[in-house]
Parts: sequence; structure tokens; C-alpha cells
Amino acid sequence: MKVDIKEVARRAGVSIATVSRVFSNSNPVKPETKSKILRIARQLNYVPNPIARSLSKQTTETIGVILPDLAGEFFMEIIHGIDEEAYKHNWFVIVSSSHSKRNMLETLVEFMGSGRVDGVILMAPQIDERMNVIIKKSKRPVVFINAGNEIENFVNVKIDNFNGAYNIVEHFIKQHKFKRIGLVEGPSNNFDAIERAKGFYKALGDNKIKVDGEMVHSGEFTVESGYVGFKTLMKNKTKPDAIFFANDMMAVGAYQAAKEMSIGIPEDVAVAGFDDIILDQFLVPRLTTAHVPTQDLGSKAVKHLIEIIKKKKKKTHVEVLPADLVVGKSCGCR
Amino acid sequence: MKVDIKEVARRAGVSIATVSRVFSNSNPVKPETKSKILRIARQLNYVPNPIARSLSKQTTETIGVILPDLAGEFFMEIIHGIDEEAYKHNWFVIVSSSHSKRNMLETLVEFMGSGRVDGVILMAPQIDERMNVIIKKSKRPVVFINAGNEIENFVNVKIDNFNGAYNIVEHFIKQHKFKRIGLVEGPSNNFDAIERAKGFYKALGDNKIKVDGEMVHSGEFTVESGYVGFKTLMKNKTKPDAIFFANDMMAVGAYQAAKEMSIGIPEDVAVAGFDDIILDQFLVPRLTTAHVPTQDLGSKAVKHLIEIIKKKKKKTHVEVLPADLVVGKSCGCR
DNA sequence: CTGAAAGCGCTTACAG
DNA sequence: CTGAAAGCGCTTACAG
Repeated sequence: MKVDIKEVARRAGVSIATVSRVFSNSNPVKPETKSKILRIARQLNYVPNPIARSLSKQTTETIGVILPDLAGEFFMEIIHGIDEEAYKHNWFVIVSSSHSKRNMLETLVEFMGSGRVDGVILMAPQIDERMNVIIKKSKRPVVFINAGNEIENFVNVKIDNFNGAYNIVEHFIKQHKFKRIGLVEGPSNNFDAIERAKGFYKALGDNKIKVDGEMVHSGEFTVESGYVGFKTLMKNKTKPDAIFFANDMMAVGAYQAAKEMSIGIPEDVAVAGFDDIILDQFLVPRLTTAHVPTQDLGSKAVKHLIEIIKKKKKKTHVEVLPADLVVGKSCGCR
Repeated sequence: MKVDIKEVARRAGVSIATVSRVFSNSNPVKPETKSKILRIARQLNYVPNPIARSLSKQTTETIGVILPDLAGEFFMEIIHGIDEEAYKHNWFVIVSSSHSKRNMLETLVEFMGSGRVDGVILMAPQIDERMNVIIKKSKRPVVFINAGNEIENFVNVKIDNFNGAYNIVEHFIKQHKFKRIGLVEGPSNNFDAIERAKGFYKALGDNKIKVDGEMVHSGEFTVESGYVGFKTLMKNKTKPDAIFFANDMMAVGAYQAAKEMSIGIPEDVAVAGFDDIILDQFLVPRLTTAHVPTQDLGSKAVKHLIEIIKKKKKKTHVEVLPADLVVGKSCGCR
């Protein structure tokens, strides 16, 4: 038997408006009437249809999430953070991990144009012109995760790559008195990589250490490139005291290279990475790195988005989450 | 500007019924009319409102997914598999990773009772009575992932833990002529762990190898317990030739213990795990294990669910996905 | 505190 | 092939 608002109203001898008021507790309803309705509803196992409610209220209380395919470990944690936060607010989450750029665009159009969601959380490698047009045109709010500086007039939740890197290098200098510090960079078109490199250079500059071109290697954020980077730097005439890898995966490659070359970490050279990935727990010695609070990225994004939707006020700010120093033993501590 | 079906119809000089027919391509529409409508729609960035469509058609083309909180790496891959498959069919996915049992129950009620989704994919540590009642009462279909045998009359997609384990142990015996084979089990209330242990015992039995109680240790699927298990077994008077760990995380613990004890893998003792987790790629020597096709778990579940929903026929079968042997070097191969 | 009625944006039998 | 109209299950100004 179908049980809708009409059926409940009929049995309770009231209008559907009254039943609706009880379930959306928007307006006062006489206590006796209310409890009668609730009793009957419970008897019938009645649950208001959220689809109908959404259509009527023009609001779905659900968030659309678009993530790139490549997110890996991050993917999981971000979704987790999003889901947890949404659950607290009693909102739902529709996910779409996009397997290509076209797909991402399509999903964006669908989300922005269709009324399926009230807002979107978007994490894209880059925001191209077509995406930009869609986003600008729609009145549905978007919150970005880890987008570059091209995003203005929107909320953007990101990681403090600059200071994360700065603090690591400063730790090398202040704590360990290292002077010759190498850098294995990430891809030159990657926003995170660029910021991390800037932090590196700034820390050197602030401590009056001159940059030595020989001490810098271009990596690709891969284990392989870290492996190569380590070997390259360690073959220089004057070897580095320490090397900062712009992400942990490259540091993993360094560990492999060090093993092959019988170079001790940290006895012969100190090493640090960035990200604090799960794999780090299994490295010996424990890698010194900067913690990226991935889950927070998701939960903060949800918070901002819901606030924008509810308050109907546009927020345009960048929330930068700290990437705290994680001191392991690879830097020479202990 | 609001662009709905009415607006498109007005501009195209047709009724909304015609526009609707174009977008649901249900009925024939004169080609010229159709292309005109499509052109105008594209101009306006019109996308049919899926909420309205859902209400009208009484079907949402979205799947609800309920996963436990503890899934970790699996979580990610399962969602990925689900999302990818759903995308192929043009369906949407609402996720909810449940942070407690109560939460899981609530979400289930919401999904089953409200018309928000057409069906549910459920992965639960165990299905208790109250969940069972809700599932049985609702006409909305449910597909289980990796549920125990308590699930009857439903589709259940799971891993072939038994044969995965059997094949590993048989590999030890047939390929390497090992006779003394140890086992570090998983938690005794864990369905996967139980099946894997069964496979272990069956392989021994089939090869006329008697089980030695001293060769079996109870682990907890954690790195720690693998570490302890390894040390325990290796302190026996007669040491094992090989040890099968019921999951890879425990094998990781074994690697750590072996390093400490200066025991060579596989020179002194062979080792194998189960799961084929990402971390395996970084173990030296490469771990021999059984591959768990996590992503397939998700995609198969979606396939079954959509089929049930569309064909409106109830399917009740268990799909068992093979856990293929992954031969590394930890077993002594090469 | 309550009801009648319009409306949310679609789909679809019915009639032409 | 096309349109007018009823209906999907709710919400909410409006009037009382």
C-alpha cells in the first residue's frame, strides 16, 4: 500500500498542509493534532518523500562532489572528510570521480544546471575556460579544494605548501646546522610543487644561504624521479648535508637509491619529504615531512559550502590549512 | 535567468510535452523540431531537472551506497569501481560511509523508505536483525558486498578467500616443496579470515601434510600482530619453511620482525600474504600474495543492482570473484 | 492553529 | 507527430 502525505492526512482527519507542517515543523500545530498525526505516521511507516520536498522547496540538501581520478590516497580521505561533515548537518553527498576532462565538464554542467544538488565541491587539476564559464554563469555555489590562484571570488580550501616547506628547511638549518641543502622539485606546472619550492628558497634566503644550482633537481612527484634525483645530487663533487623532496613518494625513491649506494640516512645525508602519506609509517628511519590534513580539506569545504547555501551570502576567501612539521628520524633528530 | 522546460518550449514555439519527448527520447519527434529544440536548449544551457523527473517517473536513477567506516584503502577502490560503473550507465551515486551502527541503520531507513534512491549497495561488518527487517520490508533492491553466508535470497558479491588461500599454500607445496608451513590467522570473528584459514587447512590436507598446532598463530590483521606472529613461529624448535599470513598488513609486520632477527626472506623462511595492497609494491622482496579485485567488487555490485532495478526481477545469487595468485619473490621464486 | 489551492519541473496517457 | 491536462508528493503564501 502506498503511504503518502494524503493517506496520513485522510486517516488523521486533517488536511495535507497540517501533516506537512508537522513533518517540516515549520508552523505551530495544535499538540493533540500533532501527536495524532505522528502516531498514525508511525503506524504506517510514513517517511516524507525527499524528492517531492526538494522539488517543492527548490533545495536538495545534497552536495555534489567532483574529484579527479588521480587522487589515490587523497581521494579516500577527502571523501571521508566530506561525508563526515555532511552527515553532521544531515546532508547528502553525491560523488563523481571524473575519469577525464570531458567527463568532469559534463558532470559540472549536470550539477550546476539541473537542481540535483545545492552546491558543488570541486577539485580539479586545473580550471579551464569552459569550466570557468559554467561556474560563473550558474548561481549555484562552488567551493574549490586546492585550486591555484586563478580562482578568485570563490572559496578555496588549500594547503599551506609554502610554510610547510619553509619549516622543514628551517628545521634543517636551525636544528641541525645544515648548510648545503638540496631540493628535488615536483612538476613545474604543479601548483603545490611550485609553492613548496618557493618555501624552500625563502628559508635559504632568510638564513643567508646561497642557492646552488647543482643542488636542485627537477622531479615528477614519482618514486622513480626521487630515486634519480637522489643519485644525481649525491654524485655532486660537494655532497649535500640534507635533501628536501617536494613530496613523500620521491623520498621513498631516495630511500631505495640510498640503500643501493650504501648511503646512510641520516648519517650521511638527511632527508625530508612532504605529505605525510600512510606509507611513511613503514619507512625506516621514519621520514621527516609536512603533514597534509587531507580529511580537513574535505570537511572544511563542506562547512563553507553549507554556510554559503544557507546564508545565501557569497563568501570569497581562501582558507589555508597548515601543513605541520612532522619530525621523524630521517633529518637526524634523536 | 531560470531556464526550465517551459522556457525552452516557449522559445521553440512548441509545447513542453514535445520538449520532454526530445530529452527523454521516448516518442518520435519530427527531426526538424527536434534539432531546433536541441539547439535552443544548448544555447540556454538547459538540462532537465532530474528531481522533477524523478518525482514524475517515480525513479531516481541513483544508487545509495553504505560502507563501514573502517574500509581504508578498500573504501577508495570500491567507491571508484561503483562510481565508474554507475557513470557508464548514466546513474548517480550517493555515498554514506557509516561511522557507527546506528548511523548505518538510519541511513538504511532513509534510503529504503524515502524514494531518494532506486536501490542500495550495502557493505556491513554484520547484518543484524533490525537491518534485516528493514531490508525485507522494503521493495527496494539491495546488493551486498562481501557479506557472510547469512545473506540469502539476495545478490552478494564477494571474494574467493578460500581458493585464494588454497592456491598460495599449494604454491608453497608444489612449487617449492615446503612441508612445514605456518599460518598467522586473522580475527576469529572475521568472515574473510575464516575462509582464508579454511583454504590453508584444505591445501595441507589435500597434500597429506599434517597440521601442527605449533605452526598456527592467531593474529588480528594488524602489522603488530604479524610482527608478533612471525617471531613466535620462528622461535619454535622446528622452524617453518614458509608462513602464510592471512593478510598483507601482517606480512608487513613479518618483514619488520625478520629484519630485527636477521632472518632472510625467502632464504631462511618463505612468506606470503593476502590482499595485494598498494604497500606491497614497496616491499623488498616483492610479497607473494593473492590479489583482491576491490574495484570489481564495486562495479559488479552496480551491474547487478541496475539489472535488478531495470528488469524488475529479483536475483538471488552469490558472485564470487577470484583472488588470483600474485607470485613475488618472498616465496622463493626466481 | 488550519485548510484550499497554487506551484515546484517534469512525464505520459489521451485525443487529435 | 503534437498539445492540453492530469499527476508525481510535497511546501507555503493567503485567508480565515
